[in-house]
Amino acid sequence: MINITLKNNVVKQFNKGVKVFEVAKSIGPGLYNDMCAAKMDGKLVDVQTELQNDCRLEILTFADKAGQQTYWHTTSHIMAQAVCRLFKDVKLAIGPAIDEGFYYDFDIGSPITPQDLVKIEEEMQKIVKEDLQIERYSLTPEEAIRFMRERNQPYKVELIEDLISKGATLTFRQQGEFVDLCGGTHLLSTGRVKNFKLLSCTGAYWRGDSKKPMLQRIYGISFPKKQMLDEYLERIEEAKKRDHRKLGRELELYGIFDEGPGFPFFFANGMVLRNTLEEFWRKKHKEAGYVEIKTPIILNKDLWLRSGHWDHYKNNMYTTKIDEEDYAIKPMNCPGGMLVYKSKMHSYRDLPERVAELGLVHRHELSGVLHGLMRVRCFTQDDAHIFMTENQVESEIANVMKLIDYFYSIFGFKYSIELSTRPENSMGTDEQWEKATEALQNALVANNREYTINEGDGAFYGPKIDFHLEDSLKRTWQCGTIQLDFQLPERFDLTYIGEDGLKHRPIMLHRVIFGSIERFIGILTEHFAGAFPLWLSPVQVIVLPISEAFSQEAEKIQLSLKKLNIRADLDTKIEIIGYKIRNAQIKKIPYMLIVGQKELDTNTVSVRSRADGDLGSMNLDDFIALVEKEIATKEIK
RNA sequence: GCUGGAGUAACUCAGUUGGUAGAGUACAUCACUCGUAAUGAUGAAGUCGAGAGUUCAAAUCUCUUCUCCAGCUCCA
Repeated sequence: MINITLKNNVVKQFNKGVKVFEVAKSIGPGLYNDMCAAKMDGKLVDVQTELQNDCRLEILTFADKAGQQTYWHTTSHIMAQAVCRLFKDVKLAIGPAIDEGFYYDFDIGSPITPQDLVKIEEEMQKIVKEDLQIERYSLTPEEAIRFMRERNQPYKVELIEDLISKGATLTFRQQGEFVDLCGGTHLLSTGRVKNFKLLSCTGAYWRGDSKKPMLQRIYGISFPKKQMLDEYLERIEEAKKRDHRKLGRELELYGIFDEGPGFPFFFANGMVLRNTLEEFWRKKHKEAGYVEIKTPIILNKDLWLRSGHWDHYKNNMYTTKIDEEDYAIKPMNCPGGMLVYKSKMHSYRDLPERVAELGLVHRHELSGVLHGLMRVRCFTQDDAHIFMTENQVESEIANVMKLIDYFYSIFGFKYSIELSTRPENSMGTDEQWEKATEALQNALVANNREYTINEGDGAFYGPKIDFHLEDSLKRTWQCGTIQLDFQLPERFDLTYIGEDGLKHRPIMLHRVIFGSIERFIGILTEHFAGAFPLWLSPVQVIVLPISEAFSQEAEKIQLSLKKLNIRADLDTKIEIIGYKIRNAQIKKIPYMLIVGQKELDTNTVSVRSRADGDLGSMNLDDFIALVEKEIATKEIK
């Protein structure tokens, strides 16, 4: 007999070898029906696991993250089984659960079409109905390789060879006629997957390597309750309404035309956003001890050779010839910044020097990656280079992190941090990279920041701390970044005169906060679903006369608001008030002022808020005070 | 760049087996002069992404190309 400690420290006795699902069954039908996986002494196991010793056991359901992942992963196996039944000679790759749902990669010769998805779903329905037990067994390395070779599964053979080299056990799963190599956790049987939906079919490279063959990937999602699936699908639909590409057109923020793929045009409303953001940015940077410069967009080849961009970044650069000489359009602002630094002598007394530049850069991004304002070919970085002594590094990094915190908190953003380390094609010595990476890591630890490490994703000149923001569909985009650079000061022979009267090499930090104004506006748009806080709203107030008779009075009100720098519009269209309100509401204008006989008589305006509806009437000065306060506090409503 | 899907009026979309185009919104004109999310009527608007081919005839079939969408790879 063994003692199993359950939740709430209840101890129950079972025969040795009892399976997890049998324990769950003994506790009650509710838990048994809902179980997805389990934790045995804190370690994730699946519900088939035989318990051999005393242990602490926690049954996980779909409500637990790990249970959810098990549920989705099992669904991916069911999908793979269906695909194998429907197509000939399917070569299986991998089929993991992801943050939301799952995918499976196949090599099926021919492409999978959306119509195929329907057929696959039907076949999956059958497999669920068959309620096949999911059995687990292990094979020796030789058996495993032979097994997959016989079945003509080269990708599985490759995976097995990898597992063997790592000394891992080779676990297989069988459900009916379908067998897959898989070490993850699984549900008890295929019948436990209740509601699923295949979402899309795309291509994906084997092992994420663009030099390797492209496989067909199917994404899907599943839930134990139909309502959950419906809610999920509805949420996706809702999220699409927040898409900045859709809102960007509806709110007349920006446009991108066939005449310039990846090169956005900013319309009047978008320019208000830009200018407001930049104005705010300038104010805060001035306060934080930055100065601002501007460097040219086109500079000659010598500069880019010297900076290393010509050798490491040329594929992404637009080049041109001027008077038979090679020039490049800047993809980054730093080399220009180097020249500014070098243009005079610097004393240790001047350091740290914080030099900012709203710099317009151009990069030739691959056509397939362009995405509204999020990924473009020309964008403005809110760049700054900080030149400092070695012992200023940590406090400067901390300052930048604080500034990023401040900016993001103004917009109510949540973000995740990544530390990106040395990439393959990079400059400098191992020692320099270690030193720089350590400095960034120390700053993160000293400031109690949670972060993940993104191996090999640094810039070619140095490691970086990246700040990622989410869009409406929870795709994350890198915005802020802090990059330590030991290369450029070296290459440009930057110096400052120390206390000792001798030349020393400054350390340089690149950093951006918005990342790019364009991407940031995209993120902002999705974050607020186009209903920007008052201080950012392209139009802050619209005056709506009830009828033509009040147009003049309305115009007077508009003018008095404009005089106070409140962005006020006027709708003198000859339409019923409901129509004008509807239009203003669709344009997401924060305040509407309704002007008619009643207001004229009482010398007031009727105020309607985008968010809260009719606020009743008040006199104009009170309304102005309300608006000015909301603008000043940058309130998010 | 790769894989798949899609391009029809400013926007959202119909358009049967090939017979050269429609709806709603928006826009314009007129009437109504209106009280918190859509008043009515009329009108203008399209080389059917571009180029080539097949055909008596192409939005529709074939090829090439451009752009967009999803994902991969890459990135602020």
